Amino acid sequence: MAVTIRDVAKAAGVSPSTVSRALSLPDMVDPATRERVLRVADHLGYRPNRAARGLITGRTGNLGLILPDLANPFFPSVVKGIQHQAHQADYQVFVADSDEDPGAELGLVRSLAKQVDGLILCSPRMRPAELREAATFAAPVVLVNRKEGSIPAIAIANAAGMRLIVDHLAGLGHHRIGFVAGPRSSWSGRERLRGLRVAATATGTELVELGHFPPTFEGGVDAAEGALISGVTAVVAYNDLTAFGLLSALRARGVDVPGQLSVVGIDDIQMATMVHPPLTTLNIPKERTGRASVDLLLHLLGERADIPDRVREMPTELVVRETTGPINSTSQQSARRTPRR
Amino acid sequence: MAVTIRDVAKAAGVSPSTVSRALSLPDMVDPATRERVLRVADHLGYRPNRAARGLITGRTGNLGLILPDLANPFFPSVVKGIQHQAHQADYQVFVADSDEDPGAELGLVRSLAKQVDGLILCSPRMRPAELREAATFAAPVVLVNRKEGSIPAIAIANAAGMRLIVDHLAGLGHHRIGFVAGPRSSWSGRERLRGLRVAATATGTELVELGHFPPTFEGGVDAAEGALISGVTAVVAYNDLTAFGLLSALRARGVDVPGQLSVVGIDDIQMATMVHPPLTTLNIPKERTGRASVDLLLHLLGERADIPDRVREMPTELVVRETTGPINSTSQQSARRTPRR
DNA sequence: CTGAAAGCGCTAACAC
DNA sequence: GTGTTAGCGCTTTCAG
Repeated sequence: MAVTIRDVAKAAGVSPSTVSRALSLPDMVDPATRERVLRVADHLGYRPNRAARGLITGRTGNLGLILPDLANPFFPSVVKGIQHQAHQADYQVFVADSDEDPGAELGLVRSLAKQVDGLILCSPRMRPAELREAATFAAPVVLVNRKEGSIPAIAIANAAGMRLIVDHLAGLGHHRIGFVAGPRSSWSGRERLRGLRVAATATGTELVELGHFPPTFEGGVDAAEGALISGVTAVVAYNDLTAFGLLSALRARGVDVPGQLSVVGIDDIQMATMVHPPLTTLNIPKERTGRASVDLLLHLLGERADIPDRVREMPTELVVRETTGPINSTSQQSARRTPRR
Repeated sequence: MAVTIRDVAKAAGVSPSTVSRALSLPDMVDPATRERVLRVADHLGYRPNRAARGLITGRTGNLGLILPDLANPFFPSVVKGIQHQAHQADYQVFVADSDEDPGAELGLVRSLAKQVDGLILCSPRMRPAELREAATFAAPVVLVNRKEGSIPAIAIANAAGMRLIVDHLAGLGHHRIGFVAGPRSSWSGRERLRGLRVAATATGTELVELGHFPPTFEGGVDAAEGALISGVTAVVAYNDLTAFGLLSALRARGVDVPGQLSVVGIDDIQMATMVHPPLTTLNIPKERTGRASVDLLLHLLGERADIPDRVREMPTELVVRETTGPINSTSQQSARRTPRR
């Protein structure tokens, strides 16, 4: 069996409580004894049993994270930020992937809630009522990439971001801009649509809704046809993965980007710079968002003195690369690269 | 406070032990009582406290997963497989990312070991001695993508895979093949090098070692120059990400792929089909590998009757796409697509 | 088949 | 400052 606090106590010639104190409340014990206890503990290879501690303190030292799809590179980045900050504060994190199934999320919340001190719901797809129910399950909840009532959240400044995109496109001369929306269940998808609408009116451009598609490469592929027949000169994709799918389908049809059609993504995943042409996209500070969500959670748990806002918006930044260009430049542009079919 | 087993007992008019049994050992209790207890429990919204249970059973119901870098798309796929299988068996999983720091791994093992029933070390970078030490920390350990002594493992059939690659390339007429190795700390990197050497001798081709690079896009970019001056006609990259970097740098230099140089990756990450040209690569069944590792772990925990091998190799498959082609076809090929600079 | 009692490893009053 | 006691929520002998 593993070495317990009693073993340490015995070996150090003190009582279990003294060992406990030496470990958790260092200044409640005589420096000399503490020193000795710590040395003995270390020597015996003592590791506190967090479950036992949690049973009495009510703290598990664990955080839970639920997200829609780890295969979307956006999420691993957020996860890295979350883990970094969590480990920093000596928390471990449970990660659970709902596979884009809104129905699965509540179940995951339920099974995680009792084993964690707090829950981070990243881009949750569940309905508002469910979300509020989820926020009810004992452990404090922080939303990432979504807002709902007064539930603490780290959101993205979507409206401002959409404005950056539309301004960029309008500046390039585009008047009709298409939007490939993500899943209907996506809050940020709706937010982005809303932001795009506002920005379009503000800049006097027309926004064409190209429909809802899965937030994947395939979704983008499927959206290409509609984008083409809609007669827009630029299209904004729900996220970078979708933009890649769009780009791939456009290339297959011999459509020159950005000569005939400009494409902009959202997220700025690492791959955006790796593909050719590199993708113009709206950067979201993914790791920072992850870290911020942990900070907020720790604050809620009373581990942080500083008081972050309960709902905070992360800034975005437009990264102009090569998939956007001026309108009406078809002829020169398309001569540069001959389509493969 | 949350509803406990005693609340249920009281409400159902039985003792706590009966409730416990009704939940965990259904057939040790009268069907009628069990039924009633279960209904009451459900009605009260009772959720067992796993930490408390674990304290006595010694089982936490948790699994730990340590991997080098979530940002490499290879890993999220494995994680998905692991989670799927783990949730299936009602286990939750802690995920920890070491950020490619071999030194951090042992620490993660330590901090996770006591809170889990088993540990999956995915592509661990630590040294053999450390690995054996890690396998010593109470919780059973399963290695993924590595073999070490008799530690249970799910490895990849690297030798066979390398043979597939070399055969493909040799069949295309290539005689000098370069290998961009990953980090020195990577076991599979060394395995692959070994396999490549064997395959090269077997097919009468020459293997040129291009040096060690980080297993990232940037690593591939940095490796390009060396590949070019080495005079090889084909290069095998440590993984797909590295292959992408290579491809990107080659394009920037106006080198036609596969006209002047063939490139093959390893992993077959989702992005391999999304880039242009699509990457020829060695498929590794990532989700299956993840699932297999959980199966093995559960077996070790006595939850599985069937006896999987303690060390199992997952098969690979070569997926030929467009970055490999016959040698000496430079002239026709390069006319097809004009480099951008 | 069911209840009473003990105790998993730890911390938190409460004494001393 | 330190030891003693009780008990977190649960399972598991041991009786009945």
